[in-house]
Amino acid sequence: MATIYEVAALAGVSPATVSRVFNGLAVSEEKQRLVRDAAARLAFTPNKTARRLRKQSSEIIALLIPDIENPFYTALARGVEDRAQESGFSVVLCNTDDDPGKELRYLQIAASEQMAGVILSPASDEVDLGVIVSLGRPVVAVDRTTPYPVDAVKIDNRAAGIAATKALVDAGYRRVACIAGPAGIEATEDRVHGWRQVAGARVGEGYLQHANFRVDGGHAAMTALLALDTPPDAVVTTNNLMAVGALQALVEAGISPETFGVAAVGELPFMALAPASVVQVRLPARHLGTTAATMLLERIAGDAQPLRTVVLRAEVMPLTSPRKESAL
Amino acid sequence: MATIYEVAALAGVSPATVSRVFNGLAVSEEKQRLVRDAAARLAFTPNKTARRLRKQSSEIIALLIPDIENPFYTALARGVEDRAQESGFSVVLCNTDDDPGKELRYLQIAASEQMAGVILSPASDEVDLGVIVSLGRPVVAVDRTTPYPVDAVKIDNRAAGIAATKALVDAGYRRVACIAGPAGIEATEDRVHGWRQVAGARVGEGYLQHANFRVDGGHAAMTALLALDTPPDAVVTTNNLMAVGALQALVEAGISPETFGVAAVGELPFMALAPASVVQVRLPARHLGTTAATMLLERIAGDAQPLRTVVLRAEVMPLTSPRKESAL
DNA sequence: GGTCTTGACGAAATCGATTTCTTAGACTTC
DNA sequence: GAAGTCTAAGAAATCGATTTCGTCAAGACC
Repeated sequence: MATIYEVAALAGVSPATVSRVFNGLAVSEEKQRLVRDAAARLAFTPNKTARRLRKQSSEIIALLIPDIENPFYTALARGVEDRAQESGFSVVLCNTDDDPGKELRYLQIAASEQMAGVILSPASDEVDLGVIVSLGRPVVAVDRTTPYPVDAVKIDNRAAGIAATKALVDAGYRRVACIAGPAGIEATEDRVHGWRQVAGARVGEGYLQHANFRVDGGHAAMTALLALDTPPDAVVTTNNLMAVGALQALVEAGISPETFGVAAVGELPFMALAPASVVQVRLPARHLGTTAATMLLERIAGDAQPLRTVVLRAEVMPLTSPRKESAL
Repeated sequence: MATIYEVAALAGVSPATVSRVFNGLAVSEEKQRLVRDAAARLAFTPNKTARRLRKQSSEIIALLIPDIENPFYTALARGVEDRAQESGFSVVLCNTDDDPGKELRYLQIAASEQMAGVILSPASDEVDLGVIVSLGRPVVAVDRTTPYPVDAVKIDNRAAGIAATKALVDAGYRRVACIAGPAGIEATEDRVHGWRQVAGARVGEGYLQHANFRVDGGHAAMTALLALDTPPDAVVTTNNLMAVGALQALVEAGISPETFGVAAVGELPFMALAPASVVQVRLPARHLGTTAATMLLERIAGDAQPLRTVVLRAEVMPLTSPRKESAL
């Protein structure tokens, strides 16, 4: 790796001039040419580390998500990446596993790496965003919120819960249960509220099951529901993967998803494979990502307007007509 | 952010001593205590950028994958991450979209960011690994290989292709077509060879379709196959997502996956949702990741043994018994 | 013609750690 | 007790860019 000094020596100018050329500052035509020629001959690339040390900031944004194997989050990541690329920023993806410890570690890395900003889906209310915020680096919460005063992009979760439940009730199901994520996460709580609001009167004992957000959690919860004295005849899951687990459990129990109502808040991954009878509330995952990235980039650019929370509306997918395009 | 100088001043020692304490070098008990107390009081975290500039290396490894929305690669990423974490390394995930341009950009970033090493699934044979290799940074190719002399972890792709095709032939299908990925990618070519070897005699005109690796590609290819004069009665796809697209096309054409044989090299994502009749060759994605990470970390640690290529064997999944665990 | 601007550009300081010298003292060893 | 190790720890150089501060020359203005 050639350095700015070698380029300067070859071009017969000072290192300062080389730097100026690469940063678009005023330099005469003549010297610009000399510098560019020398740089090309040496295959010079500016050392980002040195630049970062000096400038105290970089063109990297950190994206902290709970589960990289959940298509909802990869779609979100896609959105963030697309938007970041446009502005010449790179995205570092970090998988927190919903573990506050891991999350904190990544936040510290983001701080000590001088990253330009952070987009995260907080694992818990207790995340200490102080390490980042006190450095003056912008943070945007996405999908989930936090008590810290930061910008946020979220989904109208209660409406999504209502929509999912309503679709089942309208289809004639009577005893609608709910498989929710871990208690204490606002997004899932709100969806549960939506469910309760619609299914309220019909809710039996034990109809609300808490599970982790993954396939195995949905499976376990569904199994528990089926073992009840008066089992439900339909279920709403508050995320996509738990619906997969629930379907799995139904199939294993020999129950067809046609007779047992299933609704998911979130799209089943790779829909083509899902039973057509499953109700899905489509979440604008990619949009969530682009919106969050846009807000973050605005802050990075120095935008100082008051804190914003953008709420995106989810959309119920029609039951009958399978979509033509890709599954996400 | 407190610096090493402030800590030194507060502790009444020199900055060098503070550095030594944090790097586990010889320092008296007494001063160690002083330094740690001061550091704690100031909430000091060493500035990674400064350290990296000085040491000319970091504890970050770059992982370049073609498609972050493909569960095969996220599982692989998971493997890399798990292994890296154990050794205190962080992983930066980069999505190349199979675009050599993007790939090169990320490689340059890896170089100018002093990343410790790179694991990649090359988008094409023409990737210029020179930028990384010439810096003496280790590189491991994963899933796909490259003409550059680097360590590699791959799958026995021909065997996988053979296994998938054989399962269909054994099940009684006669006219087995193949939906392959883009020409020129070794992994998919090898799988095609496997298919040809088994299905050879029975291959009709146009039975080999090339597509992109995604759902829409599989869909288009399947549609083309069905439009042939003598359409096949079964198909092998050389990756997971194209199988999803193929199934989609079959459903749309009103053909049940029970009557039309489908085999995929790779696991269908979220299997619980897939028709039980689909043959799947399970690829050890996560293993691929941990193995690659292990090799890379060994090289980073200075291991200088000759280049290695590790070949992992895929495994045909039993048709009938659905797995109990999570889909990946 | 003399003072004032203005602009290009070099010298040197700076960012915050690591690391190489150096030095001073403690400890062996004969 | 003199000469020869060690060891802890400070001073200062170093990594490679950016940026402040000056300098110098060319052009503007009265």
